[in-house]
Formats: sequence, C-alpha cells, structure tokens
Amino acid sequence: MSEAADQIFATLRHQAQSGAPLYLQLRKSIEDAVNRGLIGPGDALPSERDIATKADISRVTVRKAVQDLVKGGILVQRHGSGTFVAPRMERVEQSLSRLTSFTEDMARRGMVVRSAWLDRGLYAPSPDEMMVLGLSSSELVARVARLRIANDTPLAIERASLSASVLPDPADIGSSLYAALELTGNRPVRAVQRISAANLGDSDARLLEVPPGIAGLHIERISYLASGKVIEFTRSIYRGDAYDFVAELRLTGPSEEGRP
Amino acid sequence: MSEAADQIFATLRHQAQSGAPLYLQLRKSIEDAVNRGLIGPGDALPSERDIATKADISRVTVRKAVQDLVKGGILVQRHGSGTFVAPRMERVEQSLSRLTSFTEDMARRGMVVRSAWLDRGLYAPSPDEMMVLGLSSSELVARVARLRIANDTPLAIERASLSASVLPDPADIGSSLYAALELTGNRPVRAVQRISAANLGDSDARLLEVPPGIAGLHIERISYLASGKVIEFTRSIYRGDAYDFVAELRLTGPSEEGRP
DNA sequence: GGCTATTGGTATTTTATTGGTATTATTCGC
DNA sequence: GCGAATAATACCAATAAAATACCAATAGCC
Repeated sequence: MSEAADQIFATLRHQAQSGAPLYLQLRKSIEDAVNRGLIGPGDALPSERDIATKADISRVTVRKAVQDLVKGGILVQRHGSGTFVAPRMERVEQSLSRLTSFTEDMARRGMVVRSAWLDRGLYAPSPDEMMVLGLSSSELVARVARLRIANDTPLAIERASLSASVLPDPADIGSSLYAALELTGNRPVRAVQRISAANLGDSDARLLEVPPGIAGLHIERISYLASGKVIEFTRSIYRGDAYDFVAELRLTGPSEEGRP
Repeated sequence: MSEAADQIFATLRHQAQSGAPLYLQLRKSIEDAVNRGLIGPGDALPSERDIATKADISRVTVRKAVQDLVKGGILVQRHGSGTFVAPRMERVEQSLSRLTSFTEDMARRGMVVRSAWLDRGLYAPSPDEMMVLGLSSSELVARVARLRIANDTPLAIERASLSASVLPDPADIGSSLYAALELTGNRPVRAVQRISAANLGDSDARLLEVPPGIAGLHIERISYLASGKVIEFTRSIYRGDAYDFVAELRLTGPSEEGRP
C-alpha cells in the first residue's frame, strides 16, 4: 500500500505537537494529501487498520477522521473493499487514438463504468442505413444502442448499426462491439470519424440527464472491412460539458506542407 | 507459444514483491507487454493453464486478470481456441497543417473563403497565457484573432496567443500564422488539441451570426517547438452546425495471416 | 466423419482483508 | 460533579482474492 499514500503520515507527524485532537490532525493530513493531488480520485487509501498502526493511534480514531471526510464527500468507502478518494466530476478526455476503449479509459481515471442497453435487436433498415451499409430493403439491420455511464453519471449515447449478416444475434455482444466482430471474422481495418457539435434534443438530453439544448459532441464513425465494404456505422453523442477529445498532432515532413 | 510472450513473466516477477493482488500484477504484466508491442494485435497469449503453471498461480487467478482485459477490449477470447490480443483502432497521423488548414478544407468543398481580422496586437499577458506560454508579467503577448468566413457565412473564430518574442509585430502576418512563424525560424513540430462542445456565448454568437446558445465546437490547441517549448496557444470556436472534424482511424494488426 | 487432446467457461468453497458497530474508559470544559 | 467530546477494545459483516473440481466448445489428427 505504501506508494504515495505515505505522504499522509509525513504531514501528520509535522503537526504532531499542535495539541489539536488526533482525529482532526489526521483528517487534515488526508485532506491535504487529496488537495495537493498526492492521491487522486479513485486511489485507495491504506486500510483503516494500516493507518492506525502506522500512525500509532486507535482504529476508531482513524475511523472518525475518515468518516468526516466521507460525509464531506471527499472519500468513499466500500464495505469489505476499502476506502477511496471520491471521484470528481471533471472533464474527461479521450484521446482520438484510443477511441475504442471507453471502459479502459474511464477505469484509468478511477471511475466506475457501466453501460445500460438502450436497444439490441434486428430491424428493417432505415434509408440512411441502407445507403451507408449497402443493404437492400429485404435485408435486416442490427442495431445496438447503449448508454455509457461513469460513476452513475451518463456520459454518452452510442448507437451502432450493422448489417445483420455480420451480427445475427445482437443480444450476445459482450462489452466490446469490436471484440464481437472479431469473433465472427469481420474485422474493420479502417474507419472515418466525423466530430461535430449539436444541441441535444429532448430525448437525448433526458437520457444524459442534462437540460435540453445543451451542447453535445456528435461523433459519427463509419468502419470499413479490408474489402472496402462498410461494416459498421455508429452515431455517438457525448455530453459536451463532461468530455474532451484530445488529439496529438505531429507536423510531418518539411515546412512546405500545404498551409492556409 | 514461448516466443516473446515470455516477456509477460519477466515483468511479472519484477513486481513480485509489490504486495498488490496477484491478478493485478499479472494484468499489468500483460497490459505492458501489449502496450510495449511485445505482443501485437492478433497474437495468441499462452493458454490460461500455461500461464498459471509458469507463474505458479491458480488458473482462476489468471482468468481474473485476463477477463479484466477482455472486458476492457484489450484481449479477445475464443472458446476452445485461445486468447488473443484484440485489434485496435489507431488514429492515422494527421499532419498539423492538414488539421488546421481551414482554407484548404473549405476550398475542397467548393467554398470561397476569406478572413476578417478581429484583433492583432501586443498586450500584457493574462494569467492563463502566462502559465501556458511560460511568460513573466513583464513580457508581452501577441494576440491574433480572426473570423473565418466561407461563402459569406462566418464559420469560426480563431484566437491565438504567442509570446511577443516570436511574433514582435502581429500586424504583418499574411494569411498564414504558421508561415509567419516559419520566417522567424519558430516552427512548431507538435501540437495537442482538445475538442469539446459548448454553447456559444452572446458575443461569439453575434460574430458567427447565429442565435446565442447554439452548440459550437470549441478547439484548444497548444503547439510546441522541437525544444519542447510552447510557442502558440489557440482557442477556436466553430459553428457546430456547419463544421465537421474528420479523422481517419486505422486498425492495427496482422494484415492477413495470423488471424486465429 | 469421429475421436481426442487442448482450449476457454463455470460453479463452489475457503480464506484473508476490509469496513461497520456496540461497548467501555478517558479526558476536558463548564 | 456532570456531560460532551475523545479515544480505545472487542467483535460482526461484507467483500475480494484465490484455489479446486468439473463442464463445454473448438481444432486437429486419424
């Protein structure tokens, strides 16, 4: 457990002879460690017992300090699991290069992620879908829609459309659409992604639990097989106030590149 | 199976006495091996049993680690066949000039583009600018702001800040900021760009000739010199209804064979 | 085609570690 | 002296971590 969490004890000893109650000293130490970023959202604190023995005070005293911070929303406790720094709702950023792993990205920030299925089924294709996916009106389209949730806050709506021939049973997708496609041998090799902004409509806003009219990031992605055939068509809507897309650009070649 | 997959066990033993749960250690080892390219997309992992006996831990523990990575989309499992590194979408390197080339982009859509200057001058730096550009309060900052117009429709507002030392006279910029920087030998080689959505404020909306509150794309870009120094800091606002950012993603992996 | 070794998948149990709580002693201020 | 805040002790409950034993699908060989 050591790591950077030991910083707690450094500041603790520093104020040891202040005369203030022990639990207040400890509380301040922990608070400082969080505020100074020594331990960030999602990080685990040492167990109450560990803190107690290391600081040489009773566990109940530790508990008092910790509980205060839990009440204040600074920490989160999970019975049988541990004590953690409460995640803050700040802008989350996603690098464009890792667009496929929402789950991983969020987990790295100490957020508990889950998805709620909005839709999983086979339908008659819309004109849009027929055009993009190259379907005839007699074929079916598989639609997979889910709400992405981080720390009980809905962050995004993802709606994917695929030809039913590549995803005959939309219900048995695990957590990754790409993994499911991989299993059936339909591997996209290329995708074009289009990012724009749009005001959220009523139904989307309701799903994302924000007022209607708020700005949202609208991402449209079309994935292609090696054969050039379109395999997937995804429209995602991200909450504009909680999500950043980050791209790192590199200037290639000499300065003669076309410029504005 | 041996090959490079054995690298997993090397890093595993390395962190053996970290005290962390076994399955976390293993998960990290595998994750590292993938991230460092020791095992690439499509490559097979040793079987769960092999990993278990080699690392001298239970197979269920191996399973826990592997499953986490499957959930995160890093690995793919096929019952009766094996565990494989999942394919991954990667953003194609996009040249700096290309992404910023408003003019070129619009011209491709057959639009007549022009710009209107909103501001060109030297100012005392704001705290933001001092921080990002690394300026002291006694130095000056060059601000360049312009309205981008296509077919007589305002599309975007670009506001750039630079140290006055690299752009002593903001007034003599031609049509390209980058060209001006090139002349003084200050060529950015890298930039980090952050795309988000936000509702347009009153003044920006007025400039863009849209009603306030409409969704806009907010792009923040920080450009770096080869030395690592920040040279430019641009905040742009695009009309969300009239502009798309397009990125092409490519799936990395074994091109043909090697597919399980 | 069908057998078989090998693969991942699952259910169940044990153990250690975590937070949760009730109860009691001490200290300090009024 | 009384009472509230402080601190310590001992025990309870939930969860995670790990191991065992067995099931099911796939691939490959004959």
